[in-house]
Amino acid sequence: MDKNATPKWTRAALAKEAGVGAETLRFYEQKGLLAEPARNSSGYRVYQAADLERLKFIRRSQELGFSLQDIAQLLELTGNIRTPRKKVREFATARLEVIRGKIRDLQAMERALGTLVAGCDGKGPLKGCPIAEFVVDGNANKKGGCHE
Amino acid sequence: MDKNATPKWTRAALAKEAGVGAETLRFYEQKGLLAEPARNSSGYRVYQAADLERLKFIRRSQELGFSLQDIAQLLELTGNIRTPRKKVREFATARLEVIRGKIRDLQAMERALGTLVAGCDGKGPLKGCPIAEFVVDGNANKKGGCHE
DNA sequence: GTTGACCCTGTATCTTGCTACAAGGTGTAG
DNA sequence: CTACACCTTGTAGCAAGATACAGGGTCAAC
Repeated sequence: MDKNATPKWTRAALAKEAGVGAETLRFYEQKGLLAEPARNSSGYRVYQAADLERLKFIRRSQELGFSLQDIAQLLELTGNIRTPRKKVREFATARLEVIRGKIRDLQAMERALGTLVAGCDGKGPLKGCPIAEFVVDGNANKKGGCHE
Repeated sequence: MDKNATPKWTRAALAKEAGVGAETLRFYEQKGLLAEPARNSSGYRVYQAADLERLKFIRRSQELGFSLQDIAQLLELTGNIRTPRKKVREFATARLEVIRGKIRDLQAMERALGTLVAGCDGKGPLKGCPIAEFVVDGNANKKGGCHE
């Protein structure tokens, strides 16, 4: 096995790999989301595997509705940085609550949309509209109302 | 029972109830996310229960990473409007895929953070850091590295 | 009948998260 | 040795989603 098999990327290469714009890398670096990468002799940034992982994490977290600030905090606490253990636990626990709430909401949405698809296919009057199902306090049940 | 028990709100009252700014209601109205409400004799907006539900739906959808445009589309298709059945099914089905992907990602995050909390509490070396776990292709496993 | 809290409209400004220059250096292919 | 595609920096601009302000009307309380 090659000892130095760690892949390296230039800015554009990493950007392409991660599915982001090249300028975005510099932007994330400025914001502290991406560590300042090593440089080659002429000052070019040299990225490696860990940066790609971080980028993927960032992108997917964003799609889940977390702000860059949220993500930075998460990354800072959970990264290799030695943060007070208590702080990590507190933050992680709080974050877990948020995440579980999001999962619940998404599952409600999933159920509702599933019903919508099934209901509209099966042509009976739609039982619950997504909004009615999603907003849990079910006083939104106007009867009937399937799509023509 | 009172026949006209339907609650009504002014702009500020509804905003407070839904946990948004009062100006936001006007903004959403402009964007077509909120229907134009009834007006009283002096032109004041009069909101009712359905608007509150819609607002809650909007806010929670946003927290799940959907854009206002996404949400508008969802609301339009699933609302009382008679949309071609085929379109509803298509959109809902596509949306279901997105939603299920989000659920999967959140569950991965949940697992990872759960491990973090448990691992950091139990003081053994942390098995998987959230990023390592979250970015599924598990080549991010630097050994050790729990927070002091 | 005036004070203060709300409402109206229209428009301007702010934050977040990019995205696009401009002005120049580097590196490899022909 | 000259294109050409990439890299560097700094800074400007853009879209989304609010949020604030200006200039005025409404209304309930005191």
